[in-house]
Amino acid sequence: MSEPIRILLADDEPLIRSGLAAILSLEEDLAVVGEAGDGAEVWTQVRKLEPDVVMMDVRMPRMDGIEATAQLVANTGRLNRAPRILILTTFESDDYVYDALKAGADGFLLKRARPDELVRTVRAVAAGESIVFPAKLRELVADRQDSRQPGQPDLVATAGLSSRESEVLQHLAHGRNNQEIAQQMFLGVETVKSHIGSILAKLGVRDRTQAVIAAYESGFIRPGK
Amino acid sequence: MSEPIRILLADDEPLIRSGLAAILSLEEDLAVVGEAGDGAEVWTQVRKLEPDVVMMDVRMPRMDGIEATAQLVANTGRLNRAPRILILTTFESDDYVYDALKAGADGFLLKRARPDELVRTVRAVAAGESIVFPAKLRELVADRQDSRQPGQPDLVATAGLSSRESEVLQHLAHGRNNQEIAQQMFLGVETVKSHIGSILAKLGVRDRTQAVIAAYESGFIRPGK
DNA sequence: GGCGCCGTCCCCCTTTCGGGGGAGCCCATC
DNA sequence: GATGGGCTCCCCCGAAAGGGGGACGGCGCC
Repeated sequence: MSEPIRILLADDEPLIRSGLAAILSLEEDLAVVGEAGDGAEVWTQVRKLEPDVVMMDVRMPRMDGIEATAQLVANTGRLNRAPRILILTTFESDDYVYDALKAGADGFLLKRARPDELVRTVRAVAAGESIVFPAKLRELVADRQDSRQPGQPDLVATAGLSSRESEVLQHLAHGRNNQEIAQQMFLGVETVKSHIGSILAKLGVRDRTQAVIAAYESGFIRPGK
Repeated sequence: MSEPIRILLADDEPLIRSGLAAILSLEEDLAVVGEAGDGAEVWTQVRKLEPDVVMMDVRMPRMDGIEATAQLVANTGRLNRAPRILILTTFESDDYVYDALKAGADGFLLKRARPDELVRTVRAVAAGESIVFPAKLRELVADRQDSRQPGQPDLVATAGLSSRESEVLQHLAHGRNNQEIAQQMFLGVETVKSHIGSILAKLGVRDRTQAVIAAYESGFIRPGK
């Protein structure tokens, strides 16, 4: 392994920063090189540290994560390398996913995500993958309503959802219950429950309703289809 | 010309229905496939017949055209194709128009319109055009976010929801369970359940997840807030 | 070959939901 | 003053959901 991935953490809550740092530092290939307490500090820190990944909360005093993202994107020309931007959200209170993506974020992450998910996402973003939804993929996802081709791999990497899982999520977003999903997918109810369990875990949510909300908020599905 | 445009008529006055049916049936490319005598019948008929266009009066017994529209929009996910909704009205009363658009109607028609106008409008709506107001206005209409004032009457007429009910729906849309809603609204869990029961009935949906979907699809809430 | 992930299905268990009643209070409209 | 709706709460009950565990074949990767 050559160089570790350099990470800048921005969150107004020191406890959160510490927690994230603790989790991230357990990985050899990840290094937290700096922290910022609000959005306004982000740019100065980025210019100084030139991190690979900036991980920041949407809600921060003085300048929120969206503005800070826009500011970063606007100023990438002044940097040697443009950092990748990962937005942290709690999703219940702040659903700025759309705006964040529009501003130029490369991915977003629920604060409740499991450590392994967190780490995986950071690596993926650093590697250039747009985890959550690059504008293009988002449309693809919205468009491929009837992708019932069994052979088709279905690239959706929403939040690390497998293809089967995102299929189930589609059904959830249509308001179907486990039995209906099972019938339509030709599966046992137990299997559906199993998939849903994985979905809930990966999305970091508690129940199917929250999963559907997450699907809407992330752009996985959109009103009016 | 391949398939005719399938039309469902909803009006409490049989004479009006017959009149409309007579006019519409003169056209080869239009077919009246069913009728409903009030708003409550609309959804069941739509589910059964899956028409291309639903033409309904604003004023109907049991459930008016606005509510019926909202119910339809709320449930489009359960259909193969979402029907287009055309509202019939006697006057150009602004508030109806406003409410109907908010509920998700696609066009308007005055009952005193000439037959050719009538037919033209049906074709246009079926073709996906938003006759009366462009789709954009619909989004503008949906712009009533901050209804956090307890005293505020809250204009939301989404589906005939009372103010308390739409409050609860807001909570649902945030992924909260009954207990959490009860705590935050200072109510007993039973009361919350009672409200939710009413919400489900009025929206014509089965469970909270479908209610949340309805909220998104009707514009009651929107991604990114 | 082993490891890990995926996909399928099974068990048991508790909690949550939602439907069915009903009741009392307030306030409007008729 | 009756009727109706909204809001509050109560009961019981069955169904659905979700967490926990485990099992097994397949596939890809090292």
